[in-house]
Amino acid sequence: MQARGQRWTEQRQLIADVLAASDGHATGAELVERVRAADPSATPSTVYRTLDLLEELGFATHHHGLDGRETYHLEGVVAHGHVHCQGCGAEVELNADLAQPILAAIERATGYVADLDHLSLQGRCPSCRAAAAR
Amino acid sequence: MQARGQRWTEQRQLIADVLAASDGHATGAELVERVRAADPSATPSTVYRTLDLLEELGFATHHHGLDGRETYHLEGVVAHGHVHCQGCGAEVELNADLAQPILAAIERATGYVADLDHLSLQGRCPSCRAAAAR
DNA sequence: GAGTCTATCGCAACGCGTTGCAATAAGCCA
DNA sequence: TGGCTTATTGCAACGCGTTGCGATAGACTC
Repeated sequence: MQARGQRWTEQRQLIADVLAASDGHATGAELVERVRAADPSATPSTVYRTLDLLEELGFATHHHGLDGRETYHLEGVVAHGHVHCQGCGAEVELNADLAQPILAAIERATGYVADLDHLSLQGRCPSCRAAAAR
Repeated sequence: MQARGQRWTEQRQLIADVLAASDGHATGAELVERVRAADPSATPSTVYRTLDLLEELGFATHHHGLDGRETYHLEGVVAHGHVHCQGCGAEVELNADLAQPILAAIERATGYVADLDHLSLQGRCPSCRAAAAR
């Protein structure tokens, strides 16, 4: 990181800690709030800039949820996507195994190799479909 | 529409016209700008509320692009999805035929029936992949 | 340790989109 | 047409996220 001329500061450490502590997912606003709880002098711009940096370095990713708001999560062991239910708001995660046939279908149809981290789908879960059918 | 106790006004007509005229896609901000060009008294809140209404009535849809910004389009003859390239920003559309195997793969993997209108994927197009390979 | 360079920070302002509330006006009925 | 109800509008303020800029402070050299 210093090789890139970048500096590791307390604030960045704090932001990375907060992200690590918010196991799973957190919106940008939530992260800002938690960081400010730990260090009131931190500002939103710093938090977002640090999140961008963490993403650039490959330690985190973000995607946009149903409402377009940002959701960040640590780049864990496995990349994964999400499927949101438009009916009940449920969300299931897609690990690489589950997603593989989907990615393959996308490549066959379009030639694009989709990014699993940014795979964010919307649809209806089985129980909402069943409810709608009644 | 009146059966639902809703009223058809000049502003709504104008907003629908603008959406129809912006063939293809338009962001919320673009639509606001065009509507205001035609009728300076229109306000963003009215435009967004009308777009929501048009969507609710099934005349329009919106999805969130790469950056989370809203993109609206008229509900045309065919529902369709989008695939964005993270490298060059290119965007290809997915018609129902192309998307069918993708939707099928999603249902097999998750049980969810994905909504083609909200299918918005990100990845790398063939030429960017070729460029990256060099 | 002192000096220099520049990455990072805080601040302020902006852009997009949303929401609450009072004023307006569309549609309905007599 | 005149009066009533209430959907719609405009305004103002807010929330999330981004950007520009001057000030701060980290890292490196001597």
